Amino acid sequence: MPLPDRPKGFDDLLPDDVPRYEHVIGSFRRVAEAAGFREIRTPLLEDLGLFQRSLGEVTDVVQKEMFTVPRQEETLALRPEGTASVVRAYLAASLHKTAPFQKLYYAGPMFRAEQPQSGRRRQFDQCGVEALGSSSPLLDAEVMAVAVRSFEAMGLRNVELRVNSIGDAGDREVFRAALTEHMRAHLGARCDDCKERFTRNVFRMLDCKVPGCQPSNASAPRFLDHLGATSRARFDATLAGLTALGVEHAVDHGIVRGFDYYTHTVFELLCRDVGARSAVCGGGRYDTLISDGGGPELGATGFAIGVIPTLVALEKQGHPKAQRGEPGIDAFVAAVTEGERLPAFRLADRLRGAGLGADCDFEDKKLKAQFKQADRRGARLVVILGPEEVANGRVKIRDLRAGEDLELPDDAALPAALAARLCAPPRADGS
RNA sequence: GUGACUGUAGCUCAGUUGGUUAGAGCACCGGUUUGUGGCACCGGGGGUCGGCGGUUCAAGUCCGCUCAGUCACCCCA
Repeated sequence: MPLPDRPKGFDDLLPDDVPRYEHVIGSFRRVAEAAGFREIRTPLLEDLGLFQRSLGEVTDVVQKEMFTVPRQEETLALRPEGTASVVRAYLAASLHKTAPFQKLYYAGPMFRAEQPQSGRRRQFDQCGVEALGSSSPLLDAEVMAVAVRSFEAMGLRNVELRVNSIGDAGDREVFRAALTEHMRAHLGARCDDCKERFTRNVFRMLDCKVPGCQPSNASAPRFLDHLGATSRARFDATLAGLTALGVEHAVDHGIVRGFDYYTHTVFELLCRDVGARSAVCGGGRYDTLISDGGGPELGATGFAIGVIPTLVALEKQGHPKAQRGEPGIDAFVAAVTEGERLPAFRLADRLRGAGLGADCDFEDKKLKAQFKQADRRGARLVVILGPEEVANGRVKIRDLRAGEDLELPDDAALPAALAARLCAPPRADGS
């Protein structure tokens, strides 16, 4: 009987796939830790209300993309993003009282019940940072720099940073009024989706890609022109921070984030070379989320990297680390006849004890097939145990790289001798 | 939720106006080498042609339905 299919949009990562993910997440992790961020791990399930309040009731993610889990009195939800949980954990641990300034990072799976397509799955990994407890504009610059440097560390080229400011709540209302007025006047010329967006979320009209909508976007009022003096000064200070760090950036009036919690700085990292959706990272400041959650008036800023879109981009650029690979072992212990199975089994274990990656045959393969297996597994050494070797207390070794054979006594020093040989260059003849 | 496209071996695909036992490359197993990998040559196993129904003397091929996948839109890291 066949087992059920895996759910739509959920992937199996086979051993050949895992190193690619490790490359992206590992690169990010090293950059974040170097900048003083420490890892936090929060539950994959949270109370549904956490996301409804943090992301905004009317967002698509909350309205139709949540995986919910009814459980007695409460309704839990698989997290669709990372920020809400980090803020909840920060408050739950009273960090705002004991050590209000925290630089945290996370990496892990998120879930959204979307229609899967290239670079978008229902379970997907995100890695990101959250710097909580400070409103410093320099922190926005630092967070953006960490994002940019993470992609540099991964080896992804053609990444561009686009920055904008959406001000505080007051600025946003002023701007919303101005934008609504402008768009109402041009509504007839807009696409059907934009007519929908006009009532749902006017700001979204700004990043519509339909050609016919471009003229009325170009003439539209700009967020930056409607910022109050302090908001404007904040933004300038952030840009100055980026310049000080030598981080290239472009102001983009069309950057509008999807969640309600954003304030002031918002940004995206785009990678040309990627198709439909080119964003590999997005983030911004969220100065009211901590106080909305019952905490003090403390600012915060952060970003999240989409691991899958990043992998898609790396693959398109032909990055070697984006290819599939097999890690492999150091040594393979081959048994010539059935009688050496158990000795080979034991020897492999002894080699492991000396820190070598070692394995032996479990499929009753013939010697030739065991060699083939050793080669495929990336083993440099094949240790051969046959009736003669076992009788004499010796082993034969074949160095697959160097292509030479030797024989050694099977004593306590054997594992160390093999380990030493692994360190030597493949060509052992010249010395 | 909307639209387009694609389902043939483990993988990538071919299959001519419907016409005998459905093919190739890679991978796998074996042999050439009765205790030595990679390369080469030879051989072998492996397919309900996504599923159901219809047209026909005859369907992988044509028609309908269905399922699955992919890509794009909406939305969004």
